[in-house]
Amino acid sequence: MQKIIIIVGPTAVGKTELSLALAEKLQTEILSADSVQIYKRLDIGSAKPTIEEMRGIPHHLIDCVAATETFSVSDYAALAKAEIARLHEKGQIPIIVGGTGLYVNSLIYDMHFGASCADDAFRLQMENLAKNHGNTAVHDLLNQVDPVAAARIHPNNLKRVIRALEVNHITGKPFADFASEPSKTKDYEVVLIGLVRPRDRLYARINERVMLMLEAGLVNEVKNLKNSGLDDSFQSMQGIGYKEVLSYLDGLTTYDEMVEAIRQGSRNYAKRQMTWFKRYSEIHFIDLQEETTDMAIREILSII
RNA sequence: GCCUCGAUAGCUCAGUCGGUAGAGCAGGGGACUGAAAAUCCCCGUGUCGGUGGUUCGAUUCCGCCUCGAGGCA
Repeated sequence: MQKIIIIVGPTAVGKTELSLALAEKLQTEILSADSVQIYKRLDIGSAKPTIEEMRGIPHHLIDCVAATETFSVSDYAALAKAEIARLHEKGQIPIIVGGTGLYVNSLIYDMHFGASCADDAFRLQMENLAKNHGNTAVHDLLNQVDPVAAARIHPNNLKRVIRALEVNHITGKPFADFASEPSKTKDYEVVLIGLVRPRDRLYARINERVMLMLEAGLVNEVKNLKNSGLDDSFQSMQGIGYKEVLSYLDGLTTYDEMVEAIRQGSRNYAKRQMTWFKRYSEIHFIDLQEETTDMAIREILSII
């Protein structure tokens, strides 16, 4: 069975640097697993590696869709699997790097997305129901058609409740069928690496990186996106760093408030990511505070 | 110098007609199957500024002190 290496870790932990060094060592290519880097023109705020930083190593699953478009895990899984197959054919080990846990799940588990696509009209209808009759009204609806899913999803988690109803609405099957016990993929062998740092060091790095993004011209990047017609209703503009600059540009917050909000959002996000990655039983954690890049590379090479 | 108002959780503040106190944010933990950088759930003991007094009992009432904000000179 052929291998894939997946490198995960919270935002600003140092995934990019390590993955580049590893790709050079293994003479292979990098696939991103990041729900914001997938967008074109979202460069600085998504911490996308620049052409110079890539050092000639081919990167994929970056700049795949326009900032105006929607994108989903299912789209990601299809694109990523094609790239993995392509590299395996060439006899190379793909390195997948990213912080979007759900995207990583779509590669290490067999997840069937099937025919249950999105239905915007239905979502809107359900959102209105919630607005007028409360979240429990929507949850009650789910409980009627799919009590298993209803028991698993908190009534206040409106997005999830609606999604479960949507699946039922489109496919006629309960959501629980799709969400049954995930089984690990048999398509390839997954080597999962989790990068960590002490919490306080990570938070300091996040604060630093937000400053660097602003110096690199984050506000201008968002201004250009805004001028081309994007606002906070677009999926791409929900990314951390984008929504905050947008509300600054709209005069809703001061510059200092914006900076603090980006830092805050990034810290909260990092914590959620760590919670997600802790769940992987097969993950090998590497503490970058204690190990140099070379040591970390050597450790990874000894695992694969 | 005088007067007024404030001082309560890491921060912003609420509250206790006297029976030792609770929200938001931060922080911590968790969930996660076509929006996932999204969305959601759980977790609140802190000399209630200091010090005397009244009281069975004071963070709460009174005096003084310290610090802060404003006003009058």
